[in-house]
Amino acid sequence: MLTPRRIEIFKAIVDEYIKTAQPVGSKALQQKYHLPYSSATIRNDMQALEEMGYLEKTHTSSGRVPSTAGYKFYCENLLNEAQIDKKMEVAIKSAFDLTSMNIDDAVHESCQILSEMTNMTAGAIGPEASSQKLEHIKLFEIDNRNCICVFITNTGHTETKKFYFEDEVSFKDLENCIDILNTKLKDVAIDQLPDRMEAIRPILNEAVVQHDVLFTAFVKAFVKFASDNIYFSGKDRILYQPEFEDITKLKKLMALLEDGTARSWKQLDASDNAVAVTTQQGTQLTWINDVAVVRTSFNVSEGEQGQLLVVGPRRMNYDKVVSMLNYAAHTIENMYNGNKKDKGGDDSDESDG
Amino acid sequence: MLTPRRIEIFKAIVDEYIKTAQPVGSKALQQKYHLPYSSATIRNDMQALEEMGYLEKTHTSSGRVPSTAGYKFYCENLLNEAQIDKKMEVAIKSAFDLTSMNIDDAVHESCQILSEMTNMTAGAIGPEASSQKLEHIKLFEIDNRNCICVFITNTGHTETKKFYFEDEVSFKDLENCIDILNTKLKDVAIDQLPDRMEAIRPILNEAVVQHDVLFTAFVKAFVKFASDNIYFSGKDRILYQPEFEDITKLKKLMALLEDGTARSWKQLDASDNAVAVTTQQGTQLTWINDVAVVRTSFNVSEGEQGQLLVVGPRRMNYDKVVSMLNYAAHTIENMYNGNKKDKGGDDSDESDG
DNA sequence: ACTGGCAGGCAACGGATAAGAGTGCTAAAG
DNA sequence: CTTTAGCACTCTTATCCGTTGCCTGCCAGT
Repeated sequence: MLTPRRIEIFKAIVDEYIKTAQPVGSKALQQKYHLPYSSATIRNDMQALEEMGYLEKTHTSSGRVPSTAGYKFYCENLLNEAQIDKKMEVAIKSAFDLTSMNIDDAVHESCQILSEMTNMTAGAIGPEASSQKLEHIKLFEIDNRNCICVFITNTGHTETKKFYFEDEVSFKDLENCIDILNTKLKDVAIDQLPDRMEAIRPILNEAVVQHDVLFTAFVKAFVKFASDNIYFSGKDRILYQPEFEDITKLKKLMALLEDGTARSWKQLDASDNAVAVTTQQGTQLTWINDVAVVRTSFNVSEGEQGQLLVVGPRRMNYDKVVSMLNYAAHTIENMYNGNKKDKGGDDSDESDG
Repeated sequence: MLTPRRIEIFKAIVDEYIKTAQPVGSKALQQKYHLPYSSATIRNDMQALEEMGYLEKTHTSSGRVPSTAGYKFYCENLLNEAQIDKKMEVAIKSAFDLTSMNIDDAVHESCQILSEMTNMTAGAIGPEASSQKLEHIKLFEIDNRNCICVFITNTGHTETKKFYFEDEVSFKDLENCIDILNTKLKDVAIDQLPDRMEAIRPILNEAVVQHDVLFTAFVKAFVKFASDNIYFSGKDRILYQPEFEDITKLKKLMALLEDGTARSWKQLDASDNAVAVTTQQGTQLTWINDVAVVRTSFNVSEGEQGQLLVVGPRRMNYDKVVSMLNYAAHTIENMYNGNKKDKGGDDSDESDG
C-alpha cells in the first residue's frame, strides 16, 4: 500500500518537520512543496501513512508528525547521502592533516567540529577495553619526585599515568612493583586487571615496601584504563533544540551525557523502547523515546574499533548528520591505517573541488 | 540602623529562602521561626532592610527575597563555619589517603565529591601557565611507533604528550627536534611557548626532516599546555536547581561551563554586575546576576596556586558550601606539601639546591 | 481515483473573575 | 518612641469562558 505518491508525501512531511519542528498539515504541505494533488488527497494518504505507523498526531485535529517508525523508514530507504558540507570537509581535513601525531587529539577535534556543524552533541567512544590485553608496563623516571608509567596493550594502544612521589616511596620500590606486575599480568585482558590485582596483593606485600600505597595507585590506574574512553563535545548545544525546552527530558539526556561511562552507550539498543537501524554504510541509528543517536564505527586496528556518535532530538537532518559522521569516521580510519598500509590506495574518493 | 533584631530577621529570611526558594512573607516567617515579634514589626523591619538594599521584592505585594547585596552581607558577617559534614570528611579523606600518587586524580575525585554533596557543579582550575617556565623536555621511546614527550616546568609541574609515529617521521628526527627546543625554549614562560615557536621555525626547517609535521605537533602541544587546566564535575546537577528551570538562564550558565577556558573564570570579578567578597579564611564569593561562584585557592608550590570552585544559584547553603570547599582545599594543600615539608611542620620559606 | 466542500474537534489566545498571600499605612496600645 | 492590630490595596495565580484558526474526516460529485 506504499505507493510512490505516499512516499513522496511522507518524505515531504519529514523534511518539513525537520525544518520547522511544527506538526505539518495537508494544506500547508501542498502549497509549500507545490504538490500536484489536492489537500484532500494528501489527507487521505496521510491517514493511510498514519495507519501504517509512520506518522502520528499530537492531538485529534492536529497536523502530522513523523513517528519513530517513520524516522526508521526514512533512514532505511529515503536517506540520500550526497552533499558533504564543504566547510565540514575543510575543517576536518585541517584537523587531521597536521595533528597527525596524536590520534586522541584528532578524535577530540573532530568531535568538536561535528558538534559545531550539526549544532548537537557529538562524542567518541574508544576501543573496548575487553578486546585488549596488557602487553607490557614501562616506567620512565622524570625526576626524583615524578615518573611516568606506560601501559602497552597487544594492539599497540598505550595509556600513561603519572606518579607523584612521596618521600617514603622509593623509585626502586616502584620498579620492583612493576617487575612483578609485568610477570604476573602479561596477556591479561584490560578489563580484568583490577580483579587480578587482588590475587597479586600478597606477592606485593612481601616484595614491596610501600605495598599499600602502590597497590591502590595501580588499582586506580587499571580501573581507569579498563573503563572505556568516552568523550563528548558540545553538551550545551542540545539546550538549543526546541524539543528539549521541556526540562524533564533535558534532565534525562544530560544525566546520560554526564554519566561518562561507555556502558550505557554500548548497550543502547537494549534499552526500553529502543528502535535501531543500520544503513548500508554501516551507520547505526538508534531512537530512544525522544532522542536519536547516530553512530559510526572506525577501525583502529585488527578487531578493535572506536565509535563516533552524534546525539540529538529525533527530529534532525539525518542526511547531513549521517554523511558528516561517515566522512569523519573515514578520515580517522585512514589516519589510523595510513602508516600501516600504503598511502596510494585510496579506494573511495568521490568528490573534489 | 541595623539593629540586632533586624539582623535576626534578615538571617531568618535568608535561611528560609535558601530552604524553600520562595519569597518569604512576614507572617509565615514569624510562625515558622517563632519570632517574638508581631508580623507588623517584622514587616516594618523588612521595609527597612529593603531600603538598605539587602532585600528585594519580586513584585509590589510579594514576600521578600535576599538581594545580591544581602547575600554579600550574609556571607561577610553571618556565616558560621562550623559543621563539616561527617560524610564529606570521610569521603574526601578516603579519596586522598590512598590515591596520593597522582594529584590530578585526587583533585578530580574531590570535585566529584564536592559536586555530589552540594548538589551543584564543582570544578578545579590548575595553576596559571604564565607563572611557570619550561625547564626541560624529555623524550621516552615506547616502541617504534609511539613515544612520550614530557614537559617539565621550573616548579616541578609536568605535562605529557603522546606522539604517534607515521613511517616517514624518524625517531632520530624527533630527538633532534627536541634537542633544538630544549636549547631554544628553556626558561620561556609556558604561555609564551606557542609564540616562541614561530621564531624557531627556520631553525627547525634546516635541521629537521619532517619539520612541518613536528612543528605543528609541538605547537598544538604547547597551546594545550599553555591553556590553563580546568575541570568540572556534575554539570548536570544545576538542572535540578529550581532557579534554572528558566531555560535562558540555563543556556548562559551552561555555555560558561562548557566553554572550558579558564580565562572567563579567572576574570570573574571583572564581569558586569559582579559582586565579590572574600572571607577571613580566604574563600572568594562572587555573584554574577543569578549565579554564585564560591572559590578557594590552594598552594601547590611557591607562588603557584590552583583553585577549587563550586557554581550554583545565588540561593545556596553558604555555610555548608564554604566549609566543604575549605576542607577540600586544605586537604589538597596538605597532600601537595606533605612530601616537601615535614607533615606537622608549619609553613615557612623553603629553598632547594 | 481524485477533488471540493462541509462539519466537527482541538489548541491557543485573551479577557474576566475569584481566591490567596502579602504589603503599607494608620491609629491605638505599651 | 516602639510595637501591635486592623484594614485597604496590590499583585499573582488559577480557572473559566468565548473566539479564532487550523486541521482532519467524511461524503458526494467529477
